[in-house]
Amino acid sequence: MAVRRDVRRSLTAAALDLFLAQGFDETTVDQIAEAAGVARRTFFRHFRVKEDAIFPDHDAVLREIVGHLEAASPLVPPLTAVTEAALMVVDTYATDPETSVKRYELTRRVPSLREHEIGATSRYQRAFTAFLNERDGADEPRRLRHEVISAAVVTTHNHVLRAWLRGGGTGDVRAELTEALSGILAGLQPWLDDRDRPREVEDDVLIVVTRRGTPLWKIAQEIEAAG
Amino acid sequence: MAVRRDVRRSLTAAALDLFLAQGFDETTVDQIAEAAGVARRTFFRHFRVKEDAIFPDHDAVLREIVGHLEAASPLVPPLTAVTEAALMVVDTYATDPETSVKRYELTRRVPSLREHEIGATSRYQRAFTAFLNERDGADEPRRLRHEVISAAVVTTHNHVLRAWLRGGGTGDVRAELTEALSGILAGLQPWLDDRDRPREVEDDVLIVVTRRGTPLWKIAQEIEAAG
DNA sequence: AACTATAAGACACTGAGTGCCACTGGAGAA
DNA sequence: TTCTCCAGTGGCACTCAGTGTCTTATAGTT
Repeated sequence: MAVRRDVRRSLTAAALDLFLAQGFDETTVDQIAEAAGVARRTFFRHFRVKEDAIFPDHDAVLREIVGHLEAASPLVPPLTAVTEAALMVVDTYATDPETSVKRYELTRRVPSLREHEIGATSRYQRAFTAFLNERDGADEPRRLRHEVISAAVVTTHNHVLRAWLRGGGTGDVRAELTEALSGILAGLQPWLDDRDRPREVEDDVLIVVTRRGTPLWKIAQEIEAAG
Repeated sequence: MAVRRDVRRSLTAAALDLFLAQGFDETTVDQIAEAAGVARRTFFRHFRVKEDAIFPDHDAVLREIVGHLEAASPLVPPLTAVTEAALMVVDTYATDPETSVKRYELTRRVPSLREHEIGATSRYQRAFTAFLNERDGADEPRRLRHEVISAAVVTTHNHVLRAWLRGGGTGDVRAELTEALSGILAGLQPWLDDRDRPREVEDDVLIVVTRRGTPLWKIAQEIEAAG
């Protein structure tokens, strides 16, 4: 198990260095495998395609995120859960800033790698949309809005992440993303809910009027807003 | 010139039929070329990669769209120009519904084709963002918002397009997209502008107070709203 | 120590994509 | 008409990504 990780890591390191030194297209999988001291076939046991070599294990992260979303309490507002999921993604990059910065340099230059990363982020986006459809209703005006919200979250994630990477990977991305997302989602939440201003509240008595079947998190949110 | 188009079209037709009949991975470029009556080498003179065979010429469409955006009058609100650009994209699909529906069937099933299409749409998105940054200012709070707006437009485009394709390509996509976009952008425009309600106007006298350097389209919009 | 599962090596094979050179048919100039 | 030019094409040959399959090594288990 420990060995497995080591092989994978050394393959990633070798690929990163070689790609940066001599270019992506100019580097063969043979060279990467040789530099890592393994057989060529072993490379393809760890990575489906050549591009995968320098990326974090997006499949694993995606599974983790789907798990987190599905495990989220119905009392948690869906947008909060999605925000947390986005933070989980950015954490993947933040744990190894140096590698992330190198990778960013490459994805900027190599179209093939850029496409690959876009594909990965679009899978996160789909997961967010599926979650929102499940928790917030899948009727037609909403499906589109959920897609837009998911796209906004992923876009914001990418924007903040790229700025951080351009800055050399210093500073607290997590905090920056938290702030950016709260700004974006605060602007978008009312639009999502079709109510432009929160209901006014009087005195100390709180009367909740709602329909049967209204999601619990929505009622919870309403009550919190009233307090 | 006419011959060139014919070869390209017959390659596309052959690829579409073969992919649908026996699968993308199971079809070789040799088979496509043979079915179209040309040499294998000729295929790669028309398409960079195998995936390109069934897609419209996104490079050409992208050039057209960038041209349209850059040629747009500064008096036109940027979001209107972007809406028009999105309509141009959807027109590409609407001109040949049958082919579009077949292609959609394939992109749903073949991951490789899906990735390819996502890459194409992301290029449109980038073009929109670049245009908004140029016309509406590229200061930091805005850059992010422009990215989010572009993502929203592309997402809406894809949503409406896919619904249309699932319905067999019947009906007026253009009209549907126009409506959906106006709905989405109407909700997002105030958020983009940081003003939540239009200024109130009195009587017949219109006094415009603005800063030097305010984009003309913004002033025009304000005046129109006041009329 | 024997057993088993899992990772890794070895090797052959298919097929995508590229470079290069030769060919052809049609448009335009002499 | 004849010559010239050239964009589009055909035909190889070649590299290399990715896969199937069988064999070997190693680590953990009993």
